[in-house]
Amino acid sequence: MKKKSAKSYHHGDLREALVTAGRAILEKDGMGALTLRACARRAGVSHAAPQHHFATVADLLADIAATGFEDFVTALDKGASREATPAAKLMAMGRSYVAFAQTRPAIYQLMFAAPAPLKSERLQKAMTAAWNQLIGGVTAAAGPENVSAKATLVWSMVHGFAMLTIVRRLPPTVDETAALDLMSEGLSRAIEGRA
Amino acid sequence: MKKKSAKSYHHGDLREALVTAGRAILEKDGMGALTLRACARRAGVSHAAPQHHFATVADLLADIAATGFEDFVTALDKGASREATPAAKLMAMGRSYVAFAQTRPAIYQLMFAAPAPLKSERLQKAMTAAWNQLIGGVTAAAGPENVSAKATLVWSMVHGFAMLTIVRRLPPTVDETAALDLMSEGLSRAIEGRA
DNA sequence: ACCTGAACACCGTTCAAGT
DNA sequence: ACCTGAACACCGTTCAAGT
Repeated sequence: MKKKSAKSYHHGDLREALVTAGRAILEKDGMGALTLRACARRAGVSHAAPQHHFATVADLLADIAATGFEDFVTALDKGASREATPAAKLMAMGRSYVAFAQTRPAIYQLMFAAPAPLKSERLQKAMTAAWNQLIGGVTAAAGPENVSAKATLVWSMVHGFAMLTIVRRLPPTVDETAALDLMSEGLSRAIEGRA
Repeated sequence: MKKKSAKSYHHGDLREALVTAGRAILEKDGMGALTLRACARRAGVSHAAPQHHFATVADLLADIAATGFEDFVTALDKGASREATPAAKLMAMGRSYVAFAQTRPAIYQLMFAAPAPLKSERLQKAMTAAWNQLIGGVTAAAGPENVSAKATLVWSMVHGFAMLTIVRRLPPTVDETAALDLMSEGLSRAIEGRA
């Protein structure tokens, strides 16, 4: 587990270890199992130790969410890079987005769960990176006019679909694949110039 | 507080009283304050009393969420009824949807928070009612072909936008009003026959 | 049938004390 | 500077006992 200073009283890099522990817990047992004490246990320290690195649980969760956004940007980049045209790239980003959320629902929910301002620097930075990536895709596909509103619309569609499927708030009768196909075209159509 | 049998050992209608208490707590202090024990306190019973009416907290939360969906359907109906054409009705539903979520963010989040199957009958019924209302609006505006995929797309847009604004996951620079306007037209455009 | 009170195993946070 | 252990006020759930 611990690479260096295994038997030392001090951990060395507890802050990062707690984030890593949190990610593992999330992947393995979901949001319900993600507690401060569980992270401390997994990192091999007392439950009071995290206090020196994160003032409150929310701060730890914010940094875990930040790593989610970091992975997220990577996944979307990878998806877009496989396509040639701007419209195809945007559609691929949308599909990668939904795939990420459906493959790793726990961390995705954490990323969008907290209603608090979440002043974590790492989170703010990662969220900005994700937004800029989206802005880039939308600009390439639909031009620079009114980008932020268009990007908001695109994000809304894709986030809403991902969330509704994850939390199972759609009737079991809906064909999710068909809906995803419709959304993929709707993505470009919604932000194109008027017909 | 208690209308009948105020001094009786038995409550009379504790089940409904707990739901009412939960709604009040949610409205007043948000999701973080909504606990089983808080509901019991507000209803004037011991924290063990709810067990006889709800097997687990999740069941109580499900019924509280159900009342949210019930209010929700009413609000959307009211919004749609003010407009004449099917397209205008659909747009009005969308705006009422977002207004509901932004006015009562706590209960809205509860309605879409839980990832569990939530086998509450009341919740299932209320969710079905909401879905049917949406199906009706979409059918009137865009015809009966492929309705469930179209309805899914509409719900995704509107839910995604509501959620992103509530949890503040959009950069502060975006003009939410402009984005909402773009979405309102995008709503019909996304489900219209191809251009 | 419905409710209480005590108990159990959790949780986040605080703080003196250790290294 | 960083960590521990005990303490505090919470939480959901269980269960014998009361009415």
